[in-house]
Amino acid sequence: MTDGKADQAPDGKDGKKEGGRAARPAARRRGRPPQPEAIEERRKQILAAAIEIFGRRGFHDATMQQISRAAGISVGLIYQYFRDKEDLLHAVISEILDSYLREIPAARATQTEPLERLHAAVRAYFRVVDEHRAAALIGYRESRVLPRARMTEIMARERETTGLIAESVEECRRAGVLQVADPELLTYQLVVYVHAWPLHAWRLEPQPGGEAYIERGMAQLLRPVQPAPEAPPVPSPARRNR
Amino acid sequence: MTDGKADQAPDGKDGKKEGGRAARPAARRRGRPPQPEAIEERRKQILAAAIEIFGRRGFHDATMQQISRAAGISVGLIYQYFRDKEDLLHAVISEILDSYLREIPAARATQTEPLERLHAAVRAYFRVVDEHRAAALIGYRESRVLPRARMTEIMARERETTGLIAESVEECRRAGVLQVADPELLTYQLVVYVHAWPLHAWRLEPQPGGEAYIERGMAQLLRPVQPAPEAPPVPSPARRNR
Amino acid sequence: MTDGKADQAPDGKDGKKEGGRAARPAARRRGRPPQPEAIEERRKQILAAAIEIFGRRGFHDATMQQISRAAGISVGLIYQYFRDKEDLLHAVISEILDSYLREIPAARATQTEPLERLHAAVRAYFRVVDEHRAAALIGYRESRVLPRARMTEIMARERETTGLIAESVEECRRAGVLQVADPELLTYQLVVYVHAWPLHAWRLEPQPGGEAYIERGMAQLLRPVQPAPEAPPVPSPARRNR
Amino acid sequence: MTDGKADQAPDGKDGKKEGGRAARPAARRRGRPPQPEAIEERRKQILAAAIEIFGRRGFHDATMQQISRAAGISVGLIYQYFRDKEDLLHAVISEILDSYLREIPAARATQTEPLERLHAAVRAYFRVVDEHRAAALIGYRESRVLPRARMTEIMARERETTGLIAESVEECRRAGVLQVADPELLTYQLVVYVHAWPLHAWRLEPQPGGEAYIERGMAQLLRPVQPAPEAPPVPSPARRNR
DNA sequence: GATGAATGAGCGTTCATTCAT
DNA sequence: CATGAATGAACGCTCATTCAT
Repeated sequence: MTDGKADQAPDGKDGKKEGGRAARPAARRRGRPPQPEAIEERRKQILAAAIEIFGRRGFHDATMQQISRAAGISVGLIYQYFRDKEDLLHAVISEILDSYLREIPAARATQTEPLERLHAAVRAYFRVVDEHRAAALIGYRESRVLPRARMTEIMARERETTGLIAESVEECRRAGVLQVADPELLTYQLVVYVHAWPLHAWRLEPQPGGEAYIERGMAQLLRPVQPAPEAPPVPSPARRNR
Repeated sequence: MTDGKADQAPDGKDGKKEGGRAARPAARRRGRPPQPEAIEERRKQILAAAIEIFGRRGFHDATMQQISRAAGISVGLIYQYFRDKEDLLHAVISEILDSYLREIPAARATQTEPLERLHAAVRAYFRVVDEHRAAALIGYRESRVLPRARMTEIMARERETTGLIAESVEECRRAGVLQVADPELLTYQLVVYVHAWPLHAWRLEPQPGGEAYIERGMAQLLRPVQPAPEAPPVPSPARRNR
Repeated sequence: MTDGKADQAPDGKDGKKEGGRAARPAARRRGRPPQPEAIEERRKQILAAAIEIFGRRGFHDATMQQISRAAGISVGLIYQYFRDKEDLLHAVISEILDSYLREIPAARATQTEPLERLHAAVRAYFRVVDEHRAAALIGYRESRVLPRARMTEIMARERETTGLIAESVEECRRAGVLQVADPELLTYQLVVYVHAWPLHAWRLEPQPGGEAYIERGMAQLLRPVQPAPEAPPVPSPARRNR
Repeated sequence: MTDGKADQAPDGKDGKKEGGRAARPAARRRGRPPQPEAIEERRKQILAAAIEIFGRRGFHDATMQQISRAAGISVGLIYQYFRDKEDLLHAVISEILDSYLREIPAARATQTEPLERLHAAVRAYFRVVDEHRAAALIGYRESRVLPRARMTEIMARERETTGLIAESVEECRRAGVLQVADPELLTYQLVVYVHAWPLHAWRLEPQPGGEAYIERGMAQLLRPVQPAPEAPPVPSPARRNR
């Protein structure tokens, strides 16, 4: 006997499946499902499993075997939809980026007041990150595994996303409901705050739920820059330098 | 500075290092006495190499072979100082946490004004993160590879670090130089902003150097919470903007 | 069950191991053998195993596992000496080509008479092919697996080998002991006849041993072109040639 | 003829190709009776594709997928006509052997002079090898993949083919137009020379076309054994029919 | 102490083969 | 009859870890 394959126990479970997504046993289908929409469904199915597993173990510790199991299919089938593991990673990141670009504009559209629109945008941003939790981090965490070309493309779309937030900030500024000295930085801080959620939120004492987390953060990040009724806003700390 | 990479220099100095470990069970006796300090130096040497390599390729892509090469020793020798690769990772993270706990108090001690002390603390924090760049991220990025017990210990020390910043914030609040409604959140945002440096800074347009990055961020994060109303703590009223 | 792989017992035996080469159990060595000559020995050991296995099952059916087993070492170790399976194939072919270039000149040097020298050269050529049996075919059989650059290099050395035979033929012609209208073709036929040994010899009825095979072939290939003592074997020498 | 590689064209030869498949459009009917001849046509279609692909990439590198694509059908269908890949290989070899046994006698029948008949036989042999190029080698190259029983059967038919050449040689001997000391060996050398074409011809300097290759070789292989004295040697291939 | 050759489990990936439709 | 999505065994290769020297 050569192998020693081991062959994995069904799953490692972990209790906190969190979203309950993934692992759907997948009707053990066989034969005819090539309907053009079925193929799209398969992709989604695999993608969901990949998001789940990548998110849970990280790109490197995730095995294709685990992903296929989570998707309820065989390993080989994954390779009919994705060139290789790296391609799958790229697809996962793309999927998340697509969510941003889909959800944020939709959320903004539900509001008319500039400040409301900004709030809606950030909340939508946050919701996507929260839904994909750890997976949303993959992009940065494992960025080095992607070839430069793909990285560049991803960063471009990431900037596009950021641009949506920036737009809302700018909208507020123009409307005079926000007195920002450095709009770009404010956008940046909002983005960073959102992304910090899965990574750093444990540091906050009254362990916040996502809802509370985002509201609390926005309140503090945006409040001071709102035209304080009477008092002049930022006094400018200026000089300060080493 | 903010440099990057390089600095292979073991580090050392301080002498006082590690009081506890000094117990040094002797052990391993054979002919050669353990040479107590030589042992400590080897550790440093390996740690430095590990920080370098982990930082550059990430935990998973780093091989023990690469680390040994970077340290100028053989693979086998690493295993005389660290149980396994994971143990080495833990040691790397510990090393960084030690730096925080060493550098931040030292920096605070150089100032007397509360606000100055806070600035100094954050700058010191930032400097450590910057120096270890990518390596500083390892902790979170690869956190899942560490067993829960170690994770808990690390988080505790991380909180200790955060506590140092929180203390300075509190100091400012008590001194009335900062009107924070939510001091804990402010601390959190400072911490997150610092850690975002190696991960998200590329999003900022005028690609900032480390120096500019931290000053710009602190200005915006701290400015609004300073008691602007009557006595502008900072003279120059200047709108300060781009 | 698909395979039928059989999965090999340490060896497939076959009875007619012929040369007894290969498979040497390899002292299960560990630790210090880095003497520069020892490394060369390892290479030889692996090469021998590869020749054996490639020869027996062909490049594609040979597994690295089988080769390592035949060499009495672990798979991993092979990769310390050869980049990958293809590199190993290239090394095997190179090894055989080197043998040609080493053995043929040596054999020619043992004789002084042109015809004797030619005989010696072909016999030496044959001996190398015979020793490596099937493996000698690998080059052509699996040529497509090698990148073009390597193929070109191999063909060049192959031509060099052929050149040695051609030289001997020419020598005979100049000495008047061989009346060849088309020396190049004669060389070609000798080469082809030698290489046909492992591939086609089964077609010959009185299943010939290698010794008999080569003598019989040379006799027929060379006899007619020798200046028949009194009566020129071929009447019209001239015409007919192209 | 004899061309070089390329020929991607689905198949080529025969002309009828393509149109044949069209014949049976209707179909899809359901109750369709097996159509005995249609079945045979499918086999041919698959066989042609297999020869093409096996010839181009070799048995191991050829995938069933590629073959099905080349045949313009689905993978599954191949398995309705051939048990497995190995069975397909066997069929391909059989097909070639059948060609030998069909073409050689036909060619001999076009001539009456013994020497002419031998020439015609070898040329026909060569033509089949040339047409199937690489594929003709498969038998030997991949012989090891076939179970012993099948190998034996193939070798028997191969010998039958060789027997046809041997017969012609014998014919010549009996007719006194060839003075062969070792007729079997001469036959063998002719066979080997023919098979060397796709494998070794690159060694010949004025890279010969197939036509030149075979004539040149036969001239040298047969000339010396012809009773030079009175009878004009080689009947001159010139006329060359077909 | 130090070395680095040696090991082998485990992963990504391919592809012959099956079978529901 | 035909399809091609689905399967999963098996292979090439890597790399953490060991241990004779």
